[in-house]
This record gives sequence, structure tokens and C-alpha cells, in this order.
Amino acid sequence: MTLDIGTAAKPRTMRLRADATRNRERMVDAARETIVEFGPDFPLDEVARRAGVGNATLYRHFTDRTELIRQVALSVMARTAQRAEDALVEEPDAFSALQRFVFEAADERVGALCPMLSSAFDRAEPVVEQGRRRMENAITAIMDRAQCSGQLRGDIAVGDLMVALTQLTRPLPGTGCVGFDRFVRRHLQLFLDGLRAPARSTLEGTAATLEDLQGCQ
Amino acid sequence: MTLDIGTAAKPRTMRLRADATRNRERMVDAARETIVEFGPDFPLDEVARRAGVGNATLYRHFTDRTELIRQVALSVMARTAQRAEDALVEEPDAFSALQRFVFEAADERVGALCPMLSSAFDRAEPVVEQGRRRMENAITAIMDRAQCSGQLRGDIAVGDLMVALTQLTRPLPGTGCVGFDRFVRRHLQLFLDGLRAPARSTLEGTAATLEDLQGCQ
DNA sequence: TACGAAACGGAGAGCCCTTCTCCGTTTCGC
DNA sequence: GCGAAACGGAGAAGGGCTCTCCGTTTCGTA
Repeated sequence: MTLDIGTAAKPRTMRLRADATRNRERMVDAARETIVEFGPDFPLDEVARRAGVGNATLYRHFTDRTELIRQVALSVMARTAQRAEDALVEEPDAFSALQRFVFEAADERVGALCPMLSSAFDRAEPVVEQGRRRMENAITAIMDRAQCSGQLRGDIAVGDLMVALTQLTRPLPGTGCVGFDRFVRRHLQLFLDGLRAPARSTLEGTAATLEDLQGCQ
Repeated sequence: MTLDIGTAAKPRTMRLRADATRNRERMVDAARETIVEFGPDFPLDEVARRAGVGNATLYRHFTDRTELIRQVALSVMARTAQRAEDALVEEPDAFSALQRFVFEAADERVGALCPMLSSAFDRAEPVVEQGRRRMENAITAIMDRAQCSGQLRGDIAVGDLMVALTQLTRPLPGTGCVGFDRFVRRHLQLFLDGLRAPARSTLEGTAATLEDLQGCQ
């Protein structure tokens, strides 16, 4: 509904105050990190704490947790799609584009999108659907190019990449493991090596798309 | 694992009743599954529910959550070590042994060991230390053989394998994603393909051992 | 600089979930 | 068939999360 945020009903047409805008951005960022770490049931107070604002400010900007998740999802999808589009255009080598995208997506914390698989989240909403489609198209384009050039194995799809990416970059819950990030990039690289053509094995099951993931709710 | 469970202090020397033994095993199994799904902060009542026993029974067998985690850790480490030892002996091919171990470890839910990284858990305890060492030795043996035979890349260590394994097999929190397991084996296989020699990339950082992981608390 | 409106933050009430215990009932082993 | 061991449901106690109230601070403008 943020097509025009408050929509017709509310006088949100007026510009937010400078500090309000700044805080709003901080809160979405903080929410992204918190979701990645805690999963869909993240505590809202933790988001406020990380954003450096009072919890009341959080509730003032987002009516409820669903609305906050929605904003995070839109933000992450848009930024990730942009990264993918940039990588596709700017990288001369097809597999390099894929690699670049994977590492950048990790930085963007695509894992924050996992609440989208929750039943509480309305994926069918036009704006969300549109964001997902843009992201999926961009990633598919990267993968297609790499597959056509014979550098990426052909038996995988977007869902395989995104789920593994989410899983490998997810922090261990409860443990504030500081040195952990140092290993994540290694594991992503190892996974990427496994994606290269020629395939070194035969995969069981079928390639996963993003729809497949949503379908299993 | 039940070497001397209750230790000397308690009259646990007497044999448990048949149903008690059965329930105890069920509870440890249920705890393993629950920890994998919820992380270190798993609800104890959920364990009881999954084990098909009343919550009181759980508290009767394990004084507190720490004790339960300890038993799970010992159980998982022992079973995983056994799997590794078996694979090493029974598989003629070095990389096949590694592959077999990875899939079996996933089935054993090694992800349940992640509470061991929590500060609340005493890793220094002799029995735990011993279990960890046995497991680490067994896995190292498998990896060493595969590296010596030129099938496994040389720039990785036990920690790399176990963390990635844990991450890739961890269920998405909150979402009871039924069809999810179907993809896990695919991702493990892709990761394994990335582990093969010759290495298709240069990894940054240094190979991770299990100590490295514990060190980062 | 001064003023009004917008935005903020801390504290606290209400609620739910988790932990843990009590005690009557059931099951096991002999 | 009996005694002891084990069980399970219910419920009190505690803690954390959600959300709101209201006094204070900050921003934007004249």
C-alpha cells in the first residue's frame, strides 16, 4: 500500500521530518539484521534497540509487525534485484557475474526474506509480487547467461541458489559468534565451485524455483 | 554416552525400569530434533510433546536444560563419530566415504550440536571433550584420506565441513516447510562437488578447525 | 531567536509462553 | 497381587514481548 504510502485515507502526503526519515531507514535496516538472526519471530524491541530508537518510535512508523516485515521484504528485494541487474551488465564474464551477485546478496542479507515463506505473510499482494518478480527475473538472467556460456551446471534453478545462499549466510541463533562471518565467504565460494559446469555429480530431485519454495509453505 | 550418567553422587547405579529407559531415549531423540529446529532456546515442553511424554517426566530425567543438552550432544557426537568410522572402513573410495558421511551426518542432525557454541555450555568437561575429540578424529581421518588420494581439495578443514553441513541442513525457523528436505540433499551434493579436487577457486581466510569455532564463542 | 508542531523515548500495564512442581493415577517387576 | 517406580495433567510462578501513555526533545520556519 505504499504505492503512495498512507494511501488516500491518511494525510501522509506531507513530507516526513528529516529525523523521521533517517530513523525510518535505520529501523528497516535494523529489522533486516534482526530477522536474519532471529527468524520470523524476531522481537520488535530488539529492532528498536539496534536502530537506536525507542520502541514507541517503531510502533509509530509501522502499525504492526506485518507491516514492518513487508517494508523489509520490499527493501531487500529491490536492493538485491538492483545488485543482480548491475552485476549482469557490468561483469564481462558470465560466472563472475554470478559470483559477484552471490557475495553481494549475502551482504544484503537476503536471508531476511525468509518470513515471506511464513503463512502470516501475504505474498500475493501486488507490490510484493512485483518486487519478487523483478528479483527473480534478474537472478534468472544471470544464471541463464552462465548456463548458456557453459560455465554453470544446468540442473539447478533460482530456488536452489537462493535457499542455499540463505542457509549458508544465516548466523547461528543465540550465539553472537563474531568470527563467524570470516567463514561464510569460504562456504559460499565452495558452494559456487560446486555450481560450476561440468557438473561433478547427478542431483536427485528437481531444480527448485521460488514458487516451489512458496508452495511448500 | 551413558558411561556413568548420574555420576557417583546419585544412586543411579540401579537399573532403570524398562519404560523409563525407553522414554529417556525418546526424549533425547525428541530434544535433538527440537534443538535443530528451534536452536539453543528450544522450549522444553515441545521436547516432551514430541517424545510423547508428560513434561514432568522430562524434568524427572534431566535436572535442567543444560543436562538435557549435554546428553543430546554426547549422543549426537557418539553416533556421528560411529558413522564416520564406519564410512572410513567400509567405503573403498575415499571421496565416497566423505559423501556417505555427509549425508548420514545430516540424518543424525549434527546441527543439534550448535548449542555447544553457546556460552552456557561447558565444553571443557572431560566426557564432552572426549566425545568431541573422537568425532573430530574420525572426520579428520576421512578428510585426510580423501585429500591424500587427491580427490578432496586441500584448503579446507573439519570446521569448514561441519559448519556448512550444519547450516545447509538447518530448517527455516517458524516455517514448517514440509517439502524443504527434498532440497537439502541437493544442496549438500552441490557443496560436496565444490569440495572436490582440483579446487576451482582460491579460498580466502584460513581453514577452520572445530577449535576455531569454539574460540569465537 | 522563538514558537508550534512533529517526533521521540522511557516506563509500565497486559498478555502469552515457558518453566517447574504437586499429587493422584498407572505401569512395571517380582 | 503387591509395593515401588514412573507417569501425566494441571496450575502457580516467572520472564519476555507487545503495545500505549505522556512528558520531553528536536525540527522547521518566521
